Amino acid sequence: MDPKTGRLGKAFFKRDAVCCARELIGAEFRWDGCSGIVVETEAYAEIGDEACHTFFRPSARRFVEEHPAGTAYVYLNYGMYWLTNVLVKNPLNGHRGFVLLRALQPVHGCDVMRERRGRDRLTDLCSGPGKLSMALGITGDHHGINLVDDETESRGFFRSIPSKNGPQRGVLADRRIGISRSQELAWRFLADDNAHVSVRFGRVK
DNA sequence: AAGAAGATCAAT
DNA sequence: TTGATCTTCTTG
Repeated sequence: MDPKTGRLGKAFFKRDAVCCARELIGAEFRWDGCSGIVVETEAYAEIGDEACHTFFRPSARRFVEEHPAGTAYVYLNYGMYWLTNVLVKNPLNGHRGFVLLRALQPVHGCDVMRERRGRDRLTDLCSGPGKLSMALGITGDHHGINLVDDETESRGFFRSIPSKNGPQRGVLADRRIGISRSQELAWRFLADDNAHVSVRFGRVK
């Protein structure tokens, strides 16, 4: 983290997906003129996780191979919605994977996001991975973009929010949403009692 | 060439 | 609960 700007650098994503996913809760994600507090994420691991794209998509394995930690992995789901991930790579133990951004509590650019979403209520803007990408205007055009550049004009990046109460608390772990394999892994992370999450804790089918 | 599955969402 | 919608990958 850059102490001056609070921006999370490449080092943050040179760790295991579960750590990154858990610790992103409470950080701010900025994209163009919009931003929000990350309130829900999921971790996916290249190895030992059958729900990860690397398990059944050669193209995903190639992506992991060819890009550095902190790169955006954006793909179209169900033919309709773009989902936004961050590539993580731990050079120490060889672990690689993704963090799926699932929900934000909107902070900046709410009116732009309302327009893009066609919804008024704040809780309808970014309360799901497809909604979040739509609200921010993230599409397949941004697949492969770097989210940890130090350049000031970079389009998207994370900022840690200084908390006077010490490390982030109230982060719950739950099973991931919408997957059919490796369902037993509790790799979804969400802010406790936050109105902007996609699915409440414990409501997973 | 054709089929199936899929990290979703909104309307019914 | 269902329909919309399309890319990637597998099979024939």
